[in-house]
Amino acid sequence: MARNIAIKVARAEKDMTQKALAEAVGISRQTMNAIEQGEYNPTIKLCRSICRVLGKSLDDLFWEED
Amino acid sequence: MARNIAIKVARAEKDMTQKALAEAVGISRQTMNAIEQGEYNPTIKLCRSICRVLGKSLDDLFWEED
DNA sequence: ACTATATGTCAAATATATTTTACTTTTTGT
DNA sequence: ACAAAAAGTAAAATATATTTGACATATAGT
Repeated sequence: MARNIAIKVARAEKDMTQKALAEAVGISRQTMNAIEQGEYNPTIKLCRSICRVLGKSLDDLFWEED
Repeated sequence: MARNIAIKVARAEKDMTQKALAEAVGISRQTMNAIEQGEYNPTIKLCRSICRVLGKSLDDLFWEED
């Protein structure tokens, strides 16, 4: 899986730390980090949560070509 | 979770059965059915797979308000 | 250089998505 | 009405997402 740079950017736009975003969506900091690193695939429910907090769409943050 | 009517419609547009869609994305028929019934949340990877087969976006098939 | 905060990473434990098998109910076609 | 295919549902087993705790590295401020 590819690193998720879109989340990192959206997080920067909101001036949020990984920890802050993790807390806002109710997951651990390590999981948030792993998602950005592209180490495993979150559930759609979690993806929606992240989108809502960051004000982005699923396609913005989680689409991948191929 | 709400029933996913969008998948059902997109599937109808492609004239695909739950079984056919399940096979196309490499999951069991029961899992596909459960996803449409909204019984649990698939992983984003699986969502992307379903989107590709049905020619729809993540926002088309998996976004939910609130 | 020093301290604090943010990020990256790993291993073991836990929660939950997914499979498998099996059975029931709906729908569709003849 | 009948048969066949499609869809719905459930329980037990398996795969994998996620947590927890702990430690290492990087980055920013003084």
